[in-house]
Amino acid sequence: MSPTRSARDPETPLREAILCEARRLLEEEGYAALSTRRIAAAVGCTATSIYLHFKSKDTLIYALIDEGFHELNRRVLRVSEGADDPAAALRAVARAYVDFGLERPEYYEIMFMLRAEQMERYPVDAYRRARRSLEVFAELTSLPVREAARQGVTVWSTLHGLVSLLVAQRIDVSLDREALIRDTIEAACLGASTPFPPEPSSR
Amino acid sequence: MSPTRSARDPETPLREAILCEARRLLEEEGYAALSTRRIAAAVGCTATSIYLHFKSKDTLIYALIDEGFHELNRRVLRVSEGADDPAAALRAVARAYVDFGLERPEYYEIMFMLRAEQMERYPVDAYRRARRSLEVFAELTSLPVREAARQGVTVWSTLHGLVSLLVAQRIDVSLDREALIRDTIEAACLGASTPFPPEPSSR
DNA sequence: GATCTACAGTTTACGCTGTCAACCTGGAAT
DNA sequence: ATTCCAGGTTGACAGCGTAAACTGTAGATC
Repeated sequence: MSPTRSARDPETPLREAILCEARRLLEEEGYAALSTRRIAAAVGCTATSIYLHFKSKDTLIYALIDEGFHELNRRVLRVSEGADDPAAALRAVARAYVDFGLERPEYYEIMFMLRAEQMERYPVDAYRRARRSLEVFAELTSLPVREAARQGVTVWSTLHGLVSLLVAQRIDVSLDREALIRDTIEAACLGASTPFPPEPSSR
Repeated sequence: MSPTRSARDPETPLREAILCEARRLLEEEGYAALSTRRIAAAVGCTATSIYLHFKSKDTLIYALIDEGFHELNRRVLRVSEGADDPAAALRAVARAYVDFGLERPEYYEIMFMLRAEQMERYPVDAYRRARRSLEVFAELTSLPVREAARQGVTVWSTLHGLVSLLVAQRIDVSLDREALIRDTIEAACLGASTPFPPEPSSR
């Protein structure tokens, strides 16, 4: 039986080759090196051919972002399942998040560090779905649902701050990197376990 | 007496006009809109004339980054001096930092969110000098010097995580923004006041 | 006063970018 | 046999940073 591929089948060979080369370029030479012409030259087609398979360059990057989230989700869910108690799980998840960012800085950059102008057309719900693993930060706090969402974001943003400053090389290299990571993870987890941050009485 | 201006005098009128227009473009249309040709068109010179006053486009941006740090330093040092005790000062400084980022997102972006490839030629010590206000995070922790530096960075990175995610519009808008800011500042300050994070005994 | 020099600006050009419109081409469906 | 069309190509456009060569002008020197 012939493979009844529709025209929109995302598994078209050229499409796959383009994605593959884009991935290689991102990983080996960074986001700045990702140009349609470079990709085209490497896969042996013209730059405009890319637009037969991706609506725009941004759309192509979104595909890479999705791949990044797949890996992040995989890592995070794995360690969160293997942990004994919620506190240990939160610590492990935090570590997995940081490790992902440091081991895959180029993915981390396009996933979390690009300004929104360029992201605008990324379908919001798709992004929410992609970021699924970020929700475990909320789930692992010991708080009622409403506060948990906020607390989860607080934990996430703490870790993101560390990772993005490291990735962007803004942190003094003379500092003990591993200790810094440990401290920050501790700080993030500490915040998540203090049930009710004192609300400012009135103001 | 004629103003004995050397050729390298940074106060040359065109140079000032270029900087002024660059500032306007950054503030009103964002970093992406900053192009030598647009600046040149607005000030009535050619794009290449900019290179008579700035070594490169990056150098021009560094000048804007310096301006951003001037304002951040001003804000931070002001509130840190007006506070009663170190704990209150830390809280106030944290708030000032966050407010700066949210009120001046375009400056915040070029100061802290640009990847390092483009920053490489920014003289390291100049950057360190510019970031002077970040050191108050370390000074306001109740720790011996060695740990203080690390703890200061931890506080900073926590705040930076929040600000950069807000600036990049990565945070669910349904969350109570003000509460999130409060939570994160609390978490950052809490971390700074717990003297000795338990070192992992051995490993 | 004529000449040299230094500087501030321009013109032109190069190679790069994302993307669009028009064209071509081989194979399947009618 | 003819038509249709998905999937490619060519060529172009407007924009980018920036290097090289040129021009005009003000000041100092002979």
